[in-house]
Amino acid sequence: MKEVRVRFAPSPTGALHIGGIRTALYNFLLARKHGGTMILRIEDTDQNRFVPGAEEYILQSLAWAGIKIDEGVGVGGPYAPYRQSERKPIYQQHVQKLLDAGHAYYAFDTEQELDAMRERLKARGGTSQQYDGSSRMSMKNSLTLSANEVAKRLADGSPFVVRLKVPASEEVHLTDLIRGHVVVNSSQVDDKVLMKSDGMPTYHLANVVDDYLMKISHVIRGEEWLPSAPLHVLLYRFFGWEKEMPQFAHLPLLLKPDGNGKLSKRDADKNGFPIFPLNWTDAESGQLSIGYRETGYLPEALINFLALLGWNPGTEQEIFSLQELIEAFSLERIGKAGAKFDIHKAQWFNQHYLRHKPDEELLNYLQSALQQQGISCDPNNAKKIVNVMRDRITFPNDLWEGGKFFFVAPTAFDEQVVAKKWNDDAVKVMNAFKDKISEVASLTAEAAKEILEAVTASLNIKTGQILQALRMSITGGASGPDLMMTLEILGSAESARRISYAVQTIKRS
RNA sequence: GGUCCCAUCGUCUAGGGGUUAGGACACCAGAUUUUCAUUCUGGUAACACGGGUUCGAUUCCCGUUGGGACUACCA
Repeated sequence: MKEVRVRFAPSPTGALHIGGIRTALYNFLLARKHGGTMILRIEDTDQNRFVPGAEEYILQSLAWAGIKIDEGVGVGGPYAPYRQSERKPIYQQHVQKLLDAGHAYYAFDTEQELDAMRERLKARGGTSQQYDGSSRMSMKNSLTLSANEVAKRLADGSPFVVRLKVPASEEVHLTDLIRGHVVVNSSQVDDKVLMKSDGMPTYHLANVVDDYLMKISHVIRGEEWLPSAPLHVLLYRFFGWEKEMPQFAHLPLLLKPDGNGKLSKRDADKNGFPIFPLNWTDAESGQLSIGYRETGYLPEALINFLALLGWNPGTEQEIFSLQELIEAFSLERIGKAGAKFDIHKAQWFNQHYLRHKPDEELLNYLQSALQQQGISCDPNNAKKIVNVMRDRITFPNDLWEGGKFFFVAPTAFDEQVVAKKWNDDAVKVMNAFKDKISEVASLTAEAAKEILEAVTASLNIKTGQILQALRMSITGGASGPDLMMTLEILGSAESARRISYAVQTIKRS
């Protein structure tokens, strides 16, 4: 195989979509697998849709995800510039070649004239309303206008675009690494605009020219590009680059979790999960979208999840480090069908990776959450809390959310438990237990258990009957980490205080 | 509408002419933890349909249906 050079080529029109991260990941994986080069190219040829900060956002998102860029925007390289807006002369030069060879032509039609054409063709009942071989001769372009007229228009600065002159009817073949052989008749391809009236190239031109000049070996992109791939093949042919044409791999789409269709921000919002890797504030609406990072997803979890959405190793392995992904990855094992996005699986991966973090990291998560709350915590206790909480968390912040009661005494109590378990027996045990533990200076989980058993035995009450009530009086809730350990962490004085409060406050049913 | 792409449990998927159609998530149940969660064990659950080809198709071919993408001077 020739040197692998792949590119991720987003346009800076807003935050990077989660699907973009997956596309970038697959590119990156292929590059690393073959010791190739991962290139970041910014496709900012649409000046109207340019969003300030979007490029920086893309860079930060990729960095957070662990997708390293070898060459391109942000790092430079031998084929700079990598921002298409800075490559204007290159496209102009290339489009001129097409013009000279008769593969492209100038078109002067106004927007209104284009609309009129579509209406006209629609009225005629044709199957297509395209600017193509069947309609181009009735339009205002360098094919229909006299040479003088064309020269005059160009000279006086009339707006124009350059269109590709697509052959009337010939089969365009391409081999997609994922989909196999695809054939489209050129009659189905329209005379796409190559150069816009503002002098900027369209995606089609820029992408082909750049991929060629940057010696891209594989074009890995979303399936939404498949319909225009024949057009790109035609461009390679007309430029005389067909031999150097990159291989194509059109990835299956990420689909919405319910129903069908491309995954969109709307779906994500509706289902309450992030669509962007990092927080993003929309400049126009001022609306903040919470990112994966800020929600508490670990990059390794997100990457593992995304990698398996459309690709699989053919083994039963599910957990992959980035290094393992690189080793196992191959384009051949990418599926053809779209993959529905299931956030549950992402959560499962996150839970998995979080639980396997070393103590210190979890400790850091807890400490920084506490700091935000202005709460200080004995390091020894913090360690115990982390240990007791580690199997119950999906996101780092669950350490704080789920363990809040360690730091803040409950003021309200779970109503169901009150209704079901808070009875005379329970109160009897609470009172006795509270008195007994108050006598102990430093309460251990074992001691707490012994005391509780002794108390219930003496009162002739089953421990299991009042455990829920005890938990509730200590934490306010119906569930939580090991209760005896909770008592140890809280200490005898605080535990006794909470039980007293509960006994005084809760109305007996 | 036209062009192209796609089709195995609810979801992600493995598999492949003869299999008890495998795994994971989710879900449910049991065990254990005198609670909840964890953990463990088990369970429910799929080859869209119709024609071929074949001794035999879920697998190969064709069609139907369903879904999706594209159809801009956006990428």
